[in-house]
Amino acid sequence: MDDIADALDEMTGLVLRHLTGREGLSMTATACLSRIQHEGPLRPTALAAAESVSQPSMSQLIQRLERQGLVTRVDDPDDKRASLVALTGSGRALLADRHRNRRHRITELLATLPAGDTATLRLAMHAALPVVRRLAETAREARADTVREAKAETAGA
Amino acid sequence: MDDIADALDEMTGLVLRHLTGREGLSMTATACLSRIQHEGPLRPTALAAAESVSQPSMSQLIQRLERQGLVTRVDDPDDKRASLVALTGSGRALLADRHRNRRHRITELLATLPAGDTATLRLAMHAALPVVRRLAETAREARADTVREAKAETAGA
DNA sequence: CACGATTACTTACGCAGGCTAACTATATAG
DNA sequence: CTATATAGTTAGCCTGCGTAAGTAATCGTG
Repeated sequence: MDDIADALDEMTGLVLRHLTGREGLSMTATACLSRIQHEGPLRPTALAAAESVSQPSMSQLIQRLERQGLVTRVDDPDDKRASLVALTGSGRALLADRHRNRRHRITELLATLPAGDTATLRLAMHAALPVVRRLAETAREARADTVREAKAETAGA
Repeated sequence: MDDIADALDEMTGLVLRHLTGREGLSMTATACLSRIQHEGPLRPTALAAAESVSQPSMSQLIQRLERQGLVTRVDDPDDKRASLVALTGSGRALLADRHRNRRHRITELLATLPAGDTATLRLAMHAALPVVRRLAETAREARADTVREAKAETAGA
């Protein structure tokens, strides 16, 4: 299975470093924004867990996004400790924009390839993506378990 | 081609955020170290260009790596302005170590999948990787050209 | 119902890693 | 021999991540 691990590793590095400009948004920021777009307003804690970053990091990220006018916070009516992070209009617009640019960039690059390569890549990605999705979900759960165990130990000690 | 762009995008995010622990080395650091391992001692400028990072950023990265004892610098005998960055023994060791751990991690995760999925993923990755390599190379060259043009303009103005 | 524990989140601080602008030192062209 | 170009570094700024320690609200239990 080493070959798969290596291939995933290398491909991720290549795509990240050479194929995707981040256009002012970190990956975590983008992931949060699109998660909110898909799932509706979410709590900071939920976002932190979903993106596997610490709660304070998420807190800061939200503050930056707020400063940029991309999200707003709404008090959770059910729990005065909590808040919900929602997209603003410009947030939604930026997301759409970014998506368009990103596609454009990769589409341009793909146009430089022979048609066969494009077809190959399409097939390969369609096959690989669902599998990787499952892998990532498994990994996320495992990680959450680890954190839970660590907490339990700390509490016990 | 949008579907391909989206798939690359999503997969990269998933792998990066959930599948790969970075074990103390940033992606750029890892890329540099393994590049040096493959190609031998290199100049800071060459590394910066290869990894699409500014020269000062690379300079700092090299300093950090030096502090950690992973690389050493050798004066270039042909050009007293320049230096060559070489791997130390611990650098080589760390690289090997990291490689092993990374493989282990993904291998463990792959073991949770049905065998069919693993086979699918292997085929897909073997098909996709060379194409992505070519894409990345094209993108890197295009970027280098852009930089060159910008410089020429600045010089002309 | 009151008070300790838990939960949701923020603040404070430190480090990595990226950038640009401005510097030094060497090399090379005219 | 001077002017310019090139290789690197330094300085200063920002994001983005982490941990430790705080505040405020909620829950659970005697």
